[in-house]
Amino acid sequence: MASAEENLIEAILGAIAEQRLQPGAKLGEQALCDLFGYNRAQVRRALSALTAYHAVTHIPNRGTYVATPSPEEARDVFEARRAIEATIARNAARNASKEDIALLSRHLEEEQTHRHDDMRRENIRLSRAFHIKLADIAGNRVLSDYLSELTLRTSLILSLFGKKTTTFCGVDDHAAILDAVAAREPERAADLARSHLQKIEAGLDLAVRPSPKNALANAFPDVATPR
Amino acid sequence: MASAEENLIEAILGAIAEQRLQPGAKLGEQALCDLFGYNRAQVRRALSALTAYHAVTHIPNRGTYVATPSPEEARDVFEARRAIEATIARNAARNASKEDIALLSRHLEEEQTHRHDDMRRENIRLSRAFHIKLADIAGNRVLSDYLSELTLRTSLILSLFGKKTTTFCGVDDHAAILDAVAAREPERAADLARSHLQKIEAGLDLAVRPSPKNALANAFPDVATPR
DNA sequence: AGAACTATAATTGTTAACAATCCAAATTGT
DNA sequence: ACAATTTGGATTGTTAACAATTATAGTTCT
Repeated sequence: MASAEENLIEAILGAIAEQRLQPGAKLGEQALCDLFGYNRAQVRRALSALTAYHAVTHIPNRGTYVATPSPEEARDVFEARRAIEATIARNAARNASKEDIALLSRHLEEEQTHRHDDMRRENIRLSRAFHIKLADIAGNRVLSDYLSELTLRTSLILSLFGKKTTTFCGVDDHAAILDAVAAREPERAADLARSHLQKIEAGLDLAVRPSPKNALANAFPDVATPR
Repeated sequence: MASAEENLIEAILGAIAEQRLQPGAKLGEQALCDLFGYNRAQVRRALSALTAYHAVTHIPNRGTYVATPSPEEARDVFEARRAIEATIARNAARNASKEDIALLSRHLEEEQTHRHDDMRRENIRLSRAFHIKLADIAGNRVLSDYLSELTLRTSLILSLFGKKTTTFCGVDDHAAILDAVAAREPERAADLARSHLQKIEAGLDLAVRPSPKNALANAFPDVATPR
């Protein structure tokens, strides 16, 4: 029931979030039309929306590419996340219903199940989902919209600057935050959220590296390509 | 040198920020074409970008209208601003150069000059500019982009829910923040920013009221309408 | 008079052809 | 061989006509 734009946006955002699309990958208009079976106007609008979302970069007469955050942008994104997620964690600890906490608990169990997989994609998806669910519980739409954008940019940042040795989002950190939320301790939850993000940022290697590209088709192996 | 889209976006954002365009005002495509002398595709793209910016609301097959924030959205916006501007004020106090502080001082003098004017527009513009300049000094692009959007939404909120009796952004509050920044006291600056915003929010009357509309042409009395 | 219906006008949405720009390979000259 | 240039193809950008939807006003009927 979703419109063409929404489908496209979701598909591309998902591919970026799970790092099937890497920074710098070209998103050609015709290529997307062929892949998804939409016309160029629809593709164009979707790309325009994704540009506003800072997920892709549009270069006039050149095309649009998956965004390639700079080290400075990485720093700014993490600082913004600390400011926003501290408030989110605080409010979540205040507002969470028993059902909310139960939901988070179950989510965490799933995270722990996959903890030793090197199923990179699934891990990334679950980790991001934890942050977003917490934002939903906090109940501030403005903040959760911003966080959604920032977690996506974080995916790109990790893909560029994440050291391969370190595990990204510690499951234990998430467990500690949930504990503070369940105990209704807003300030502790906020502090834990901040330090969680600080730990992730500390695990980055901001020395510049070449931006790898990725074929578009590989990122969407399962798309129904009508006609 | 700016493109058509950018001109349109700036013009409409400015009109909303200065409350020449009120919440609920219809932004007809043909009307904007006639006013600014751009073609419909350009107008359409600009409106699409403004939608992503939460400045306008697009209703399929109906048109786009200046956004009309709900009371809940107003609360969320102010909470988000507190989270973001506390960090901004803190960083501004850390990073500000002497030139930055001098610039802010001169800006504040100008605000004080207009303090007793009921030149609503100029007051609003200057007040918003103070917050944005502070964000620039803080040096986090992500946060200043978000703040730019949030101050615009605040303009709409004040236009809908602001009591006519109270003065909106206290010049004294701005002076106090500048003082803390100049004294290099990050935590005090952050606290002052938070309480400043709390004061403004406390001055709102969130009881619902009819959303007044405004003629489009009135909002752009000075547009050159080529041909 | 008021409600329901109909026809017309106005507005938004879509499409496809055309124009402009950029890229890459082939060609030419030193 | 290497550098500069040209040319053909591919990609993005623009335009205008057409289709679909919604709003308006007028008409009819109870």
